[in-house]
Formats: sequence, structure tokens, C-alpha cells
Amino acid sequence: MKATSAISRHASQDRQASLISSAANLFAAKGFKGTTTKEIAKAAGVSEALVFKYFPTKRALYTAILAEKAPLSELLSAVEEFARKRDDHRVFTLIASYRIRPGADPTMLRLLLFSALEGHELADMFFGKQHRVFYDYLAGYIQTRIDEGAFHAIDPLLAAHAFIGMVVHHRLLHEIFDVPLHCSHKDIVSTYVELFLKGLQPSSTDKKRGLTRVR
Amino acid sequence: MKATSAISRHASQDRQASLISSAANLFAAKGFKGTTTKEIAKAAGVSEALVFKYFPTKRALYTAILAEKAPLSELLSAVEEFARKRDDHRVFTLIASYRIRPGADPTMLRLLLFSALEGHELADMFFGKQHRVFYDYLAGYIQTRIDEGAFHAIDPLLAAHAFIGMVVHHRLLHEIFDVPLHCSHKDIVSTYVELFLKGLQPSSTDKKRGLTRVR
DNA sequence: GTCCGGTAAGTGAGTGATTACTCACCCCAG
DNA sequence: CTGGGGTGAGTAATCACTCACTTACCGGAC
Repeated sequence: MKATSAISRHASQDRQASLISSAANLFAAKGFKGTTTKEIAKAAGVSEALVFKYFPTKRALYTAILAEKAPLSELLSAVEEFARKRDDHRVFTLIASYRIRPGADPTMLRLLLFSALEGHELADMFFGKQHRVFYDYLAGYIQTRIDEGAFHAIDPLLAAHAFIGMVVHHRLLHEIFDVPLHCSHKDIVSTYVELFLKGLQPSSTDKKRGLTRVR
Repeated sequence: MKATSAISRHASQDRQASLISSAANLFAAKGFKGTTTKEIAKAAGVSEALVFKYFPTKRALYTAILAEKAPLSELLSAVEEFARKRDDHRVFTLIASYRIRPGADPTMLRLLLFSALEGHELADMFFGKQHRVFYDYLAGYIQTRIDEGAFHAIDPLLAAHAFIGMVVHHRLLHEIFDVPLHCSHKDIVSTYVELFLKGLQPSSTDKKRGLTRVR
């Protein structure tokens, strides 16, 4: 009551943020169409009318969620450090451990999938502009290792897809389809990394021929 | 008009089937909540009221879609033939080529994902009872190859997840996220199969020790 | 202090459109 | 003339969104 002006000087921003996070959770849980503005308001503890004071439409609230989500930059810079050292295991372990964010946040995978399925622009913005960079980066790293002869000749983008596919699929099974993990996360990561790196080992014929197919 | 009674003696069954397929397409495209009964009726070329003559509720129509979808048995028996011959390449190529059905039908992946996200029982029935058998089968095959010393010691279920993950992820990117394929389907399959099989090759230490970890 | 006025935060009670679903009725083959 | 396939015109509920309105808070004028 008294300290209101000091503590919540930016009350409107707080409201906006809490609306966004409430909405993100609900959209992730039940989809855009499956979530009502009344529910969002209730979850944020305000009246439905107020939602429309902050966001002109339900859709605007939806797209606003985007701005809240962190980019991949932190992960990429961490990965780059190991990449510079040509430490394959660390590079891929790191990537697998981060489990191909959206933010390691379990709601983001659902949100992303819902967006893609429902055909919203969110999927394009999120996946197209942020996530796809990641695949390209990984493919680039694999390409340089191929050039160095550390990996055998393979389509690097396909290899990147394969690795991320293994990890993401596991996350998908676990988080979306409720398949229980039958071993620890650490075991999963190390098994996948080893399997993948072994699959990329240069074959004897490659070494002989010095083959490095470029895409 | 004239031959109606002869040709469509089972008019009601035809109607039912066309309603189911129309509904399946729409649910796959826009989700359960995103599809209206009016749209379904229009797509099937009947009045909205008729929909409710055949199915008591929208949800009943949804669950009825299940019965229409073929089980995995054909794929499994084809795979089993190669499995008996211990022809790893053929086994995995076949699996990858079938692209981990639902029926090679592109709508089924969307339908399955929507179901899982929206939390319908369809996901449980479809994935739980049909699809999961497939993972277990694959894991079983991998286990026997490990026992024979053809593959190195690895958690077989994890390996099965990894392989199917690679393929499904690719399908996901392509069909759900509209990522263009940058090489032919055949190339993708053979690359993935080779990568995977190479990753499973027994290491020299395994051979020496005759290691076959069982889960 | 206190009174004023302007402004932003917040709401209850709607609005028209859309939803899943119903019902009285029609049509026509047997 | 009867019964099943088929429909137009509803209905109550719910939806996203609006509006008239109250309350709370602020900086000054006196």
C-alpha cells in the first residue's frame, strides 16, 4: 500500500510480463485455439478486460511471447569455445545437454510445436530465424572437421540434422509423449555423442583417397 | 441417381468413411479445437446436422479416426524377413524408408503430434499401443546383433530411439517446419543408415573382451 | 495540509459472432 | 405409407473484444 510507488513503479511492465508468461504457459499446454482470454486473465490474476488494455488482440499477446525468449547466442558462444579447440566430444555433449533449446524450458518445445502445427508466424520467426542458424552452425563445424580429415565425407547438414534429431526426438518422446526415461540424462547424452562420433569416424578408404565431399 | 441402390448399397458406410477422412484431414491441418463441425460437413459435402446422425459428438468422430488407420504389422513382417537374414542395411533402410509410419501418410504425423499436444487419448492409443511396440521390436533386433558381436555394447532401446529419432526428426523438419530437403530421400536414408551402422560397429576392445552388456 | 484535476490502472456488464449440437420436418425407395 | 437418409432453422453456451465506469495516485495551487 505505502511502498507501492517505490516497489512497483513499473507495475504496468510487471503486469505485461505476467500476462505474457501466463499466456505462454497456457498456449504451450493447450494451444492457441484451446486457450481463452478469460483463462489467461485468470491465470495472471486480472480481469479479462485488462488483457485488452495491454494487448490489442489475443494474437498480439501471442506474438509478444517471442520477445521474451532468449536467443541461442549464449549456447553458441559456449559451443564455439570447444569448437575452436576441436574438442568434438565437448561440442556435441554441450549441444546435447542443452537439449537444443528453446531455453531448456519445457514449455518452449510445446509452444514451438503448437505454433508449427497451427501454422502461426511464431514458428517461422522462432525456428526460421533462430533455430535454423544453429543447424547451419553445426553443419559448418562438421564440414571443417571433414576438411581436416577428422570426420569422413558426409553431407554435413544431413549429419547435423541426424545428431540434433537423435536428441530432440528423445526430448519429444519424454516431454510430449510421456515416455519415461529408462536411464539417466547423462547416459543418454554420452551414448548419443559416442554413437554419433563413431559414425563420423573417417573410414580407411576415405583416408587413402583423402575424400572430402563438399555440399 | 438410377444405379444408386446398386453402387452405394452401403451409402451410410460410405458417408461415415468420407466423414472420417474429411475430419482426419482437417484435424491434422488445424487441430481438434481449430476445426469446426461445419467445416467437416462441408468437406464431406453434407449438412452439418448429418454429422451428428453418424457421430454423437465431435469427439466421437475424432476417436473414430483411429479405427481407420492401419497397424504396423505389414512393415513389421517385412522388416522381420530381413532381420532373419541378419541384413542390417536392409532392416534399417526399410524402416527409414517407411519413415516410421503412421501409414506413410503425411497427415498422420500431424494428427499424432496434435493429439499428443492437445492431450487426447488418441495419442495414447496410437503411440502407446502401436508405435511403442515398434521401438521395442527394433531394440530387440539390436540386442540380438549385440549378442552376436555384430554391434558393440550399447543400450539397445537408446540406440533404437536414436535411429528413429534421426529419421523422424528429418520428417518433422520437412513436413511440419517446411524445411526443404536439400538432397533426395534415397540419399538421406542411405546416409542415415550408414552413419548409424558405423556408429554401432564393434570396437576392438569389445571384440577382445566379448562385451555384451544387457539392459 | 487540502483541495483540485488529470491520468493511468482496473473492472462488470455487456456485444455480436461463432460454436457444438438439436429438432421438426422433408424426400423417396420399397 | 413407412422408415431411414438427409436438411434448414434453430438454441444455449462460449468466444474475442468493447465500453462506460470506478478507483488510486500524482503534482501542483492555495
